[in-house]
Amino acid sequence: MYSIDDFDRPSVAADIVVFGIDRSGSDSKSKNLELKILLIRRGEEPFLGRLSLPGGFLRKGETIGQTALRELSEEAGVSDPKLIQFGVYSQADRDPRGWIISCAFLALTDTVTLSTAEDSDAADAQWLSFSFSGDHREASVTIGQDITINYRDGVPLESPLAFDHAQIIFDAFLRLRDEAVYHDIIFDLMPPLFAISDLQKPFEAITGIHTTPQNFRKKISPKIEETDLFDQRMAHRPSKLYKRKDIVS
Amino acid sequence: MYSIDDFDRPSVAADIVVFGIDRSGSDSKSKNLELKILLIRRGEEPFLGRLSLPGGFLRKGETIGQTALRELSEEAGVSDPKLIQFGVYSQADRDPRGWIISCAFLALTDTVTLSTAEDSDAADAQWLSFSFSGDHREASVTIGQDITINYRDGVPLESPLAFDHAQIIFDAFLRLRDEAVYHDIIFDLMPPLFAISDLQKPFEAITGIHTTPQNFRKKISPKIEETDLFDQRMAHRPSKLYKRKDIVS
DNA sequence: GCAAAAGTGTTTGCCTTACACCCATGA
DNA sequence: TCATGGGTGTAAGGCAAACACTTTTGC
Repeated sequence: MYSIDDFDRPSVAADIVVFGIDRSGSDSKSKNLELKILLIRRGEEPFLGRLSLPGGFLRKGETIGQTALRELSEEAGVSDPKLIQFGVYSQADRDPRGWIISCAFLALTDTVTLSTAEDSDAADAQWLSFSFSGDHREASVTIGQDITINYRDGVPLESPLAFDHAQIIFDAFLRLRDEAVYHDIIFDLMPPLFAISDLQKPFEAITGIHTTPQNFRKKISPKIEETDLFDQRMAHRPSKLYKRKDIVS
Repeated sequence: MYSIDDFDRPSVAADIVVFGIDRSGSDSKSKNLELKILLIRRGEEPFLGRLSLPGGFLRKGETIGQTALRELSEEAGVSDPKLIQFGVYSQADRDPRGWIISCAFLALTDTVTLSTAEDSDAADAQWLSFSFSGDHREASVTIGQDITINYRDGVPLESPLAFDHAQIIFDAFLRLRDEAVYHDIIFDLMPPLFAISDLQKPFEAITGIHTTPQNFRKKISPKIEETDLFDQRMAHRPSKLYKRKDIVS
């Protein structure tokens, strides 16, 4: 019969790849609508000073999903994200501190504002622009102003980030793209009310699928409902605000 | 600084939901082409005598994927399956033996024959017919002759299987269906050479998408290459054997 | 008025669906 | 010869891409 002590046990962590859309404007007349990723500058060894994914250790009594939510709240002030578990990273040598396996999550949030700077835990968290190009064979990811990571067959050729996080981020983006193409996950990056045009730029950045605004409108129309509210203060005709349609049947 | 002993550590297991296609014939003139799932009759407590998923514990030095492959080989003689990690189950009370979390895998194999009965570890493994009906709101799964599990909003209403395996199987099938609809994973359930008609029945059983043989042929033609071999000994015109096309670009 | 983006409608072309028809084998 | 499934071709219909055109705001 199995005894709990028959096997060595690893530490188990959750690492979270958080994406959001920067909806702030460079001025009051425009919006950035850039895809952003949340990273944290490490304040301790190993990988002191490197950028890393938010994450932390599973505690007794919580599920690994609760670990992810707790760490996101503590480290970055992110609340109520959509969470998708997409991988487990368990290479024996992935963490120099010892035997630590990681459950990786994709998290989507509609707010990219960081909580107040006084929140010490979140002090080193930052939203950085994210872009992906290439295909599975040969791809590259650009993060913020300075970081570019090249991938060959899905494996990073260099790792400016901590641990195996360059790998995790790649896998996360492929999953995000899949979910955006096939499962309308784009809505989980949006606030409850949004303009149609605010959907399109993020959708294109994620999926690489480009179309005209008119045809994009037709494609998503069945999935949204209009409201009687408007997005004002733009230098052109105001756009109606829409919300996601509850039942797609 | 983190120390390996700062946190309690769970035992980590892999559980694998193995699907295969029964390609044996009731006689030499027909094929069953049924979707099957591999389950194991438990020989010990807890859940003695219940059916359960194959699986086992992560050992130091191996990845969780290697755990899955090793257990499949040991417990069921399944080799070289396609493996997809799709979930982590970590509810504190999911295993009466203690704190054990499970990484769940979907595994697809092209052979549903069990290894020799002398292989003692595999003695209680069995391939059972599997069928799914309903939608995400209200679904049911039938396994073998006797077992039916009903689900409401993706949660099992009753659990004739061990542990939370009824839940894991549900989630696995949804992932399988997704992969079949969007990513041609049907080919991972096939031997290297196959007839087109052998693809269709399994595809329909998994996806619920029905079409005529002629149109099915057209849909998958771009993804396969014909060979100069034939599937003989049927009571009708022999079918060409095809293989999967390497590059889809 | 002009620029710019919101929003509507129409035309075109492609791709899927339905189905008629022929082929090759075993019995 | 018949039954059965393998395999080819075509016509019809529906959906999506392209784009012309109108609307509504700020400047």
